[in-house]
Amino acid sequence: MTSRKVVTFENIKVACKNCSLATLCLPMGLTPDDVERLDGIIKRGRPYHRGDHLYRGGDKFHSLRVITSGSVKTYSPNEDGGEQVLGFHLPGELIGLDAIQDDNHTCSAIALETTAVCEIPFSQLESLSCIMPSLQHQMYRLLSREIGQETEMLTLLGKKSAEERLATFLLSFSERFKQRGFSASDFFLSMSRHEIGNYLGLAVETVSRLFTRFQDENLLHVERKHVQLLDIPRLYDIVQGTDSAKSSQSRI
Amino acid sequence: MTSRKVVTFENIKVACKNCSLATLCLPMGLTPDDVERLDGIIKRGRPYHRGDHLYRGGDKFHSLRVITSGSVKTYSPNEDGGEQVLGFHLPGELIGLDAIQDDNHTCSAIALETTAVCEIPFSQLESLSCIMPSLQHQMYRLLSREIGQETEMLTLLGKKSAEERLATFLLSFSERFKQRGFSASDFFLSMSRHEIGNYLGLAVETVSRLFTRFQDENLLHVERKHVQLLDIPRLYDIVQGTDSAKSSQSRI
DNA sequence: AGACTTTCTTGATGCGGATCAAGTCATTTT
DNA sequence: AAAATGACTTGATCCGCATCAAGAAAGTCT
Repeated sequence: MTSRKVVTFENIKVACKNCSLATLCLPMGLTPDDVERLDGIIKRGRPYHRGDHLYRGGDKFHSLRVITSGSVKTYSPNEDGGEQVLGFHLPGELIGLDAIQDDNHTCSAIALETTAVCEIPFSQLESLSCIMPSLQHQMYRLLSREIGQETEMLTLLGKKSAEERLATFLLSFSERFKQRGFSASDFFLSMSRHEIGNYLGLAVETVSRLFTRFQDENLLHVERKHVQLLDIPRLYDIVQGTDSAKSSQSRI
Repeated sequence: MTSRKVVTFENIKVACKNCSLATLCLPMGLTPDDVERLDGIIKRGRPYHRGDHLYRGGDKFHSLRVITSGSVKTYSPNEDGGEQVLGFHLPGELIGLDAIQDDNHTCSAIALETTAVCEIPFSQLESLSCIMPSLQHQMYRLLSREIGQETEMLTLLGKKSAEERLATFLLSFSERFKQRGFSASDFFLSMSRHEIGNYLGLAVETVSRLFTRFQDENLLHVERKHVQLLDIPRLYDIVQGTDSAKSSQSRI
């Protein structure tokens, strides 16, 4: 009859081939055999709690990490005590790519809530990618994608108004939650207003005011960390800067 | 006697092993044999003139490019007609990394002056890096470095004042010219004030005023595109935001 | 539960840098 | 050489967002 092997919950979860995130993650596009081989080098540790560091700037780099549940903030401490928030990362996202450069982490990563990660020892990943061209290709694509995403942030910070920035931010989460099978219009943000502001190059107060304003304009409903997007198309209009949305408001 | 083979100027120039940029470029850290193999896939075309596009956003991606002389601006056209300048690239710098992602260029690259480049067909580079671990490693490092540099720009655009931005910009060129064997304190900028402003998230007028102010404060001498840095340490102070420089000015 | 702390919101004010408007200088055209 | 064009500078004004200040709400500690 069926195999005697006991398949515990852990056994199921702890393998790329059974992971619901596989289509977003490193194994994306690999053959089952290749996924198996990749799986062989991945380490899964105990979860982190809110406020725990996954790594800090200056730490020796040995592993890339993929978030499997929870969320993570990456930031780079700058000379004068402050910090620049570099990103908020959701399950399936790979972090630590900036550290390959010189074998040291240049920024820090901290759990925003209870968070589980897969660790991928980089030297092993590198060896593996030498004998698995599809993995190598995937790595190049992921690194390139990271560059493309940062490029978009450059435009955001260089050219967009506060309103456009927050709308972009919200829609980014909307899209990413949707990709992961969650609601695109109803979600919880795990970071503080302060962290949102820091990330977007805005003061906390501005972020708070914008949430209020967006709510007044029936673009969304917000209560602390709980956000419900009520008019996603108009949020996209705002992102574009083509403020037809605004005029339709003000012509009351 | 010496070989009968005639070594023309072109023959000398057109090979990584004879290229003075090799230590800044892809071959960095490779063995002579490996450099030779890499050299085998590199294509060198006729130079571009000021205003020529190396590629445009949307173009099919096939090659990475290294500037060998001259300079290049990369930018991403944004929806509403404007553009975001993403970078200015000097000899030895590799561009096009953002296009690996989905085989299409997401941004455009245009020559700021007469410019020569090496083209590296990416599919060949990929194959080669499968059999040359050191090349693969180098590629990972370069991609990671690109991410790190964009990260720094995020901090610049998110947190720094106009003054800090321009000082950072100038010192970046100073360092890069120095690396390339040119003066760190006396150089020509190949881009317009408008392009500098766009890159730094500032209006042209602000850039112009800052040049004037820096000159008044004896930080530099500027005449159109010709810049002479007169007080590099104080420019570094400005970058830090630790404005001891400023106080020493104002306490006259 | 009550005190304390932190986060968020809201209002008032101020400033840095954008925008608008001319004018100057350099380069190209004819 | 004069005229046209584009790049840069300089001044005046304005506005978006930061900063300052205070209160409200939520979370934490004892």
